[in-house]
Amino acid sequence: MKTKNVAPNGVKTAAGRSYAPVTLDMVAAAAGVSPSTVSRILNGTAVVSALKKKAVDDAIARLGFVPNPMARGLAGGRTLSIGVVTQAIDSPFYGVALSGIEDALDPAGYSPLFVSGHWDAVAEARCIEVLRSRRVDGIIVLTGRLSDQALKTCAKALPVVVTGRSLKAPGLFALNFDNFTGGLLATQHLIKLGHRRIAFITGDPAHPDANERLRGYRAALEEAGMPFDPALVVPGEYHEVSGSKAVDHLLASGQKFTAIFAANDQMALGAALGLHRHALRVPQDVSLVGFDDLPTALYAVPPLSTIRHPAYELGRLAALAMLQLIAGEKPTVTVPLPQLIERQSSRRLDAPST
Amino acid sequence: MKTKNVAPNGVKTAAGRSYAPVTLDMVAAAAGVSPSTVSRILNGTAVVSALKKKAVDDAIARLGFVPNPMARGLAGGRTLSIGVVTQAIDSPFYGVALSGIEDALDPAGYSPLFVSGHWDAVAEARCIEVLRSRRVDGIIVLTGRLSDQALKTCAKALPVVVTGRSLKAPGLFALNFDNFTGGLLATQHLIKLGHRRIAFITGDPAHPDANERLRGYRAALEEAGMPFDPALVVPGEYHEVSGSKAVDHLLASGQKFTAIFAANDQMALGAALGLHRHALRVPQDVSLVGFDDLPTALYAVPPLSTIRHPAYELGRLAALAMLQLIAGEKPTVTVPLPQLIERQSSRRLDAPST
DNA sequence: ATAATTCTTGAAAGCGCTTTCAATTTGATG
DNA sequence: CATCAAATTGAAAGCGCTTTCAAGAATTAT
Repeated sequence: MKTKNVAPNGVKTAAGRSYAPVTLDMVAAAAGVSPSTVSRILNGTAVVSALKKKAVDDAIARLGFVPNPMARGLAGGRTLSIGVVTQAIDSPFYGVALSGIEDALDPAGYSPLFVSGHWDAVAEARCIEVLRSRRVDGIIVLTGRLSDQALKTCAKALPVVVTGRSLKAPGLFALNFDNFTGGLLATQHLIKLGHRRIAFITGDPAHPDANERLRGYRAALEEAGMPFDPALVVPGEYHEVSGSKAVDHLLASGQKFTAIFAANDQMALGAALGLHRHALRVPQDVSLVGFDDLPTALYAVPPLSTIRHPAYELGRLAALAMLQLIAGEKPTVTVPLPQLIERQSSRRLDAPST
Repeated sequence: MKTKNVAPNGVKTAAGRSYAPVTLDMVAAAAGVSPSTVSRILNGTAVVSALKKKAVDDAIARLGFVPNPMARGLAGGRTLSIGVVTQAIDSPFYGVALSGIEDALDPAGYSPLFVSGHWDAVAEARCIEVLRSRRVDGIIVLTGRLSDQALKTCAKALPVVVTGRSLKAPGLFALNFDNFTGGLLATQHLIKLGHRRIAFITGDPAHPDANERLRGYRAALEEAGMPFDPALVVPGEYHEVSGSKAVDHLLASGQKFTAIFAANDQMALGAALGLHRHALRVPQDVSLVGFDDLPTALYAVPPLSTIRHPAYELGRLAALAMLQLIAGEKPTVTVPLPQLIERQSSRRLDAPST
């Protein structure tokens, strides 16, 4: 027999061990009401007399009852879980965002369900399938590769919050960071410091944000009446190695430059190492500015000047927006603005160098 | 009405939108067999005639059927999800471990469910409750604060894999890294390079691994016939700031030292910055060795010598062990050994310095 | 050929919860 | 004090799946 294995409603585990969860029915019996009433109190679905409410609340506390999310989900109610499609759970940038999501969801009683898309649209689509089959109440997509159309379709079935793009659709909320202004600020900063030959290490061109940052870089140059030199723009892929390689490439090409702006901190850090290998000092020989303000940027040697891209906050806001979406409200969150963080990797250019 | 909302068995979402999941019953109908038979094929619970099996497999493929984990869980079957109790999802070390877990679980069809304990035993206990209520098939605990006893009790109900401690109990598997040898290797390395005054920045003493690393440090000194000087041991808390502060403290105390061994990379990186602030160069003035070999250690300036503590691999192994535990087998995984990674932050001491 | 056994298969009972639907109670009204 | 509407509550039907239980089909033994 399956039930009444050891305790009433005992659950048999793979290894035959068991424990006895307390069910809603048990609470109902203990409180002397019907299961429906308990459910109503739990969900606030209907008005219940104060007397019974108290009896039920007491019984719940006494028995230590915790509703079973599985059963809830099955019965068509909420599962209190939110699917989160991320690209790499171990990314220094996204990791922090996940943390923000978790912290925002927790007080509301929701649990995040993280799945990694590994920067692959097909894998991402599969992730969404998994999340759906697990009956998540909503899906947060962190800057995926999925097409806007796919997201819109998905939003028809359940609330979707997406970061890193601007998009409008019913049941969908997009949270976009102003990458253009970020790129602008970083470049303006270097220009203000007297730099005239500023190299730019791009991010993956498949990312809209990477292109926006480049656009910001160009806008700043233009604004200052400086020419845009394509030879100073080298491709990167948002990770350390590519930053390092970009520096090699730049140096090999014989281009003169006094500063580098990297489209993210990881590449900036890689670039710092690349410069170090070529016996170039930061900031004495080359000024360096990153983008994101990763926790590690603060502990780089020297600490990295960068654009603050508040991942934690963004994650938190995405989660909050999701909660509002679920509640049937229109999300009211506003995205924080990019902000220049001046540290020691960039300095005023007083004498020509390199 | 709730069902027959738009499509047969349509599911109503919060916003009233809907989609029609294909159910096991639909598959059964399409294949012309009973639901029980479909279930049996799905789970391999019993032998089914090849003919029907084919019919069912076809129907599943044709309809694109995906079993509902909720219903499975409720019905007492497996949920194909593994709870993972981590401390901070955004930690550079644990993040990578989570990635390893995810990658090992995925091919087996399992999904991880991450919850953060925030280094708090009470929060951890709550995490385990949440995981259980979600009917996970097993729990992986990454170096928690929970008591051994609590884990043993938990293991009575469902399979548990824990890292960072040695523990034996039915239904439980402990995966412990040899931190002692790691500490030993790092210190031996510095001694071999001619260093005689080696400072040690400890980890949080509440971590058994932190103490083991200290023990390794002491053992190496003893082995080399060098005295242990408590004044060279400064407390840290496993994060960057504490590494930085430790250097300040060390320098302020006036102690002479030519090398620092930090109990983890984050503190080593913090220490590097601290040294930089005091105009001390790594490795010319002070050699530096870390522990963990974080991805960033490779991109530090200069790249950090460290002990390889393969987080990804450890996560993968923990997940593999869990899969074996669930299959009723005895886990056979063996933990990789600590390994010295020599990079540029440590150098031979040829002339006395500092 | 018939009886005894083993396999395969389907019917049906849950798992713990939500949610109609209808019954019962209460209150308001004439 | 009778009558009807509104409010509170309970019974019962699922949600999609697993798992007995027992019946029917196929196999083997007598």
